[in-house]
Amino acid sequence: MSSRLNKERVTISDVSDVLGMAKSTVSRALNGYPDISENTRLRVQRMADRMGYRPLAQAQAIRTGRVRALGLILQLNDHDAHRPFLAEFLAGISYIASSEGWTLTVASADSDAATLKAMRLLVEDRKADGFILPRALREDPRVELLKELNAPFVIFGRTKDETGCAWFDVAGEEAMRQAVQKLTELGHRRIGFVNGGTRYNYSWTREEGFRRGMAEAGLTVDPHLCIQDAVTAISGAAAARILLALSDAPTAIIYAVDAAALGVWDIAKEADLRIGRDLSIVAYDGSTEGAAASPSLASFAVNIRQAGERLAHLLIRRIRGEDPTNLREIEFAEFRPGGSIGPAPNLKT
Amino acid sequence: MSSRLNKERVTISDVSDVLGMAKSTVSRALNGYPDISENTRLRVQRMADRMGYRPLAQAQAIRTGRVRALGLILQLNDHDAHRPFLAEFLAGISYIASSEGWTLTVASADSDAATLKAMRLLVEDRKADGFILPRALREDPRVELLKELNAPFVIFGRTKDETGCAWFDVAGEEAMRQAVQKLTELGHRRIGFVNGGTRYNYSWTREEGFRRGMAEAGLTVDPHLCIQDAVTAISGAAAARILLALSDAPTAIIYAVDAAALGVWDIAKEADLRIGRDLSIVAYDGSTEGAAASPSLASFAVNIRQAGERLAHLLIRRIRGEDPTNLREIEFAEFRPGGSIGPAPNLKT
DNA sequence: GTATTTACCGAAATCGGTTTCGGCAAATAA
DNA sequence: TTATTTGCCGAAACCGATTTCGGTAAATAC
Repeated sequence: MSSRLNKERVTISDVSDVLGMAKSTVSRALNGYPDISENTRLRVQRMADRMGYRPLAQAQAIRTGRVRALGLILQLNDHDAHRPFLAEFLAGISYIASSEGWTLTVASADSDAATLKAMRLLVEDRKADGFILPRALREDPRVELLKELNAPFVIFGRTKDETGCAWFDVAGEEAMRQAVQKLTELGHRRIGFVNGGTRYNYSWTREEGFRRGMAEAGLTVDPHLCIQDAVTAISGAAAARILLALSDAPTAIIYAVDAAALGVWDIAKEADLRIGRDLSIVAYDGSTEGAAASPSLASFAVNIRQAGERLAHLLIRRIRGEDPTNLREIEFAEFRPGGSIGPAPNLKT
Repeated sequence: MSSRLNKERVTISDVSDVLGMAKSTVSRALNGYPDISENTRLRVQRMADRMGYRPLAQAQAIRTGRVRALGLILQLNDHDAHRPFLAEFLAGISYIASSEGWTLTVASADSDAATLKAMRLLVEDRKADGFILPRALREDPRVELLKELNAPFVIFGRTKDETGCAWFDVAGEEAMRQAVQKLTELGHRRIGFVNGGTRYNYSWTREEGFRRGMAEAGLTVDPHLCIQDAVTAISGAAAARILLALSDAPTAIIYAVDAAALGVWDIAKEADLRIGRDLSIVAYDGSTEGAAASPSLASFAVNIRQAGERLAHLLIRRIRGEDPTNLREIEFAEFRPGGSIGPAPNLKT
């Protein structure tokens, strides 16, 4: 009867046979077609459950085009500040995916172009029904492509143009605003800001938050104290060196990225500065490296696992056809205190 | 003619129509059946290439049971020493996978049992044709399950019983042997060994290498200088504390795991020991944290990306039916010097 | 020259589902 | 009461492949 392939597995025909119905009826009952009476729908549903029937995704796919798989492309040429978080991110995504009966298809690429090609392939070969797009760029070519391919997606982060986009993001602007607030409450008035890569959208929102915070504190932003594109310890250190060489150097620096902020620790050693006393540092990410540094880096921690979970949820709903404008969520970063901040030096007589 | 689903995609019927043949002929020609003449095989092959025909994996799958997908389960309750390497590992796997027209299906689990369940699900739902098993345990329940399910797999690392197993591993035994050699050449005679978790097979091979190295140097292994199950900075520090409290403390310690070795840095600060002068440390993994420490940690670096690539290759061949005994490869770790080793203290008058 | 292989290929069944189409019975409209 | 709609379901086509089965033509055996 059933081939060697099909050991144990119960098929839709098994169900329809037991019920004495046509398998088309079973299919429509399970898929909620309106021309099935509530009565038989229940009967079918129960029997299917009882028999442990699970439709085979790829058998459905050759008709429906959908395999219940989420797609994720890892782009590795980017700065690797987030690599340590990858495990948690994947855990979040795949946890939700599997609890909904979906799977996660992962591919990797080493350039923007390769990412686009990989996505196109996964769509054409129906290995993924939609994509989670990590690290939103301010203007993101992935979004263009997926719109063109008519493939669902959810962005981790926001883009400049949000039309047609579903997303989940962490409010970096609010974190940076609070960072300024915390520092000004400690007496700091000259506050530097070292931003991340300008191609990423988060840099724009975090800078906006920094500016808002400064405005709320009645401070004006000195352009000399703002530096862009620091995402590694090297570039973060370089930025610190520039800021500290100024005639009226800042007493505190806010970094948009933990990894960059950690570059200051080397500089401090060189310049014989005590971090947290002579110079305060606040950053963003909540990395374990920051927590392990001494003094520990005060930072706004992001729950990456939760982000993965939310994104998976949103993408599944998007694939099921929900309107993207209803699929937007924002979460807040949690301040994690650290020894890297302290009162402004001039206050300590 | 073709449905809306099937925009652009060229199917086997398209090819057979153009050639004026039956699609069964095209199928057999492309799959190398013996009852197709070399002539028509070539004709079909060329036309298929010219038309850009790519068989739809899940359409094949409902007949063949295979979707050209590699499976990987991430188990997150384990010590996270390897998490930073995950990105590279995935990159290696998916690079080879996609260049062979395969994809990677990732799931996660938080316990051994959950891992087994996840694997079973992926096999039953045909979301993966085989698995890469990271972090080989000495006796690995995943191997039992997969043999029972008759599902192909490749192990990253070895297990106690290798029958029926394909694997790729890095020769930790050779690295540890060399570690001893390097230290004895620097005059060290009392050498401690702090091993990783005993459930992992690598701990056994690395200890074996340590013992071999000691034997080759004509030294006997003092059981008091061997400590097991240190895979984190905390437990690594605890081990160091024990060893350094001995009446004749070792002048050098070999760690089986970088992450554990880094625990020594804290201890050294406490005890006012200069690492690389008063106490030499060598470890294994080649982590970035080790390289970033000061002094930097001498370590045997593993090329994780390459490991991913090799494993993907091996698994694909395994799924295609090759004998597992022909699918075993070993690679060597590369020594990365660091300031954490130096001459034995008693030599420096 | 006929009978029997052999090589090669087409037709059709199959995999596990979805979706279209049509038909019957009951309910409503006329 | 008859005509028409509506609700519900079965039969069959279909999705894109693989695989089985059988048949024709050429090659070999007799």
